[in-house]
Amino acid sequence: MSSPQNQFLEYLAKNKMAATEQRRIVLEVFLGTQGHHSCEELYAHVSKRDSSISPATVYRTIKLIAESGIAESLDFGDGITRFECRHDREHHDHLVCIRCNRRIEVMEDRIEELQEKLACKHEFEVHRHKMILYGICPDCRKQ
Amino acid sequence: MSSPQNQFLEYLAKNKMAATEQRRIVLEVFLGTQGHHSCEELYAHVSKRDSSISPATVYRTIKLIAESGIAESLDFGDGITRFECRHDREHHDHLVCIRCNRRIEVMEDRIEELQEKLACKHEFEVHRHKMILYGICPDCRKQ
DNA sequence: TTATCAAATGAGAACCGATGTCAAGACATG
DNA sequence: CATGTCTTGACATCGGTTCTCATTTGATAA
Repeated sequence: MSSPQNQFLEYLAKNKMAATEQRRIVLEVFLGTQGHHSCEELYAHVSKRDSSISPATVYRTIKLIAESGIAESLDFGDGITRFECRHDREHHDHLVCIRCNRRIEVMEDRIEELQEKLACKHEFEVHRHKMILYGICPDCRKQ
Repeated sequence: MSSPQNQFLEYLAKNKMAATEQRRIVLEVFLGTQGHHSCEELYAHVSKRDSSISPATVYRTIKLIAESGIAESLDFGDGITRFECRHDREHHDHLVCIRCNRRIEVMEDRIEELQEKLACKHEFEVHRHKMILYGICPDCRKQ
């Protein structure tokens, strides 16, 4: 599999979109982060690298990065869309602590299988899914 | 189990909140609906019964109804919060068609069990969860 | 009942993440 | 290079939801 940079360039070329300096910078900054980040956070990081890049461009570009398959958008239900890197990573779901907001990534193949079966039973063709378990994390339970 | 009306009144009393005419009407209207409804839709129905009730009151009241355990808030990721009746109903998850927006309710005990186990493994105390499968429904697949 | 006061309401402003608009500037192709 | 389209930055706008605050209402005590 090619590097995320090349994957993005290929996506842009395929859709006849320009490989601008701003898009390169936003992608680099995004790849340099870990975990789940909002556009606002991403914009803060991008600004450090090039303060002339506008928030709108960050919003526009991260969407492209998601469409190209490099990022995945996440919705934890607090009204903020976050993005995480998908490149060379397994699919996973999330546990979210409703006290401290900590988010843990989890994976359970048997759940994925059952989801597929469930959809099949209803003749649904699943494109993606979202599973979030909200609760209290170990640290907060001790308090 | 008491009626939802009484359950709501008990909830209000316990929290030293007034049982106003507006709250009674919003609850009645909500109980008279089926499926998943946004505050805007609910407000439209409420208005027919009493046009002097404001949107803000509907927003405020449906939140109380959810906190009292009678309603559950749903987030399908389109920026609109919807509510469905929880009173005397089993928990269920949703299949959402990304073409026609049709939403199907589904239930799979084994997934619920696995979710519980998964949380347990991470010492998480789960309060609620959200599982939505996005895809194409049977009708849209035929087209 | 009536008086009292905290709580709830209606109206409309404010909020905020996100998107739209548009003139100016940058990129790819010939 | 020159051309024409795409992209950008700046800023306005959007839409669901929440906030503010003066007015009204409900719950409690007298």
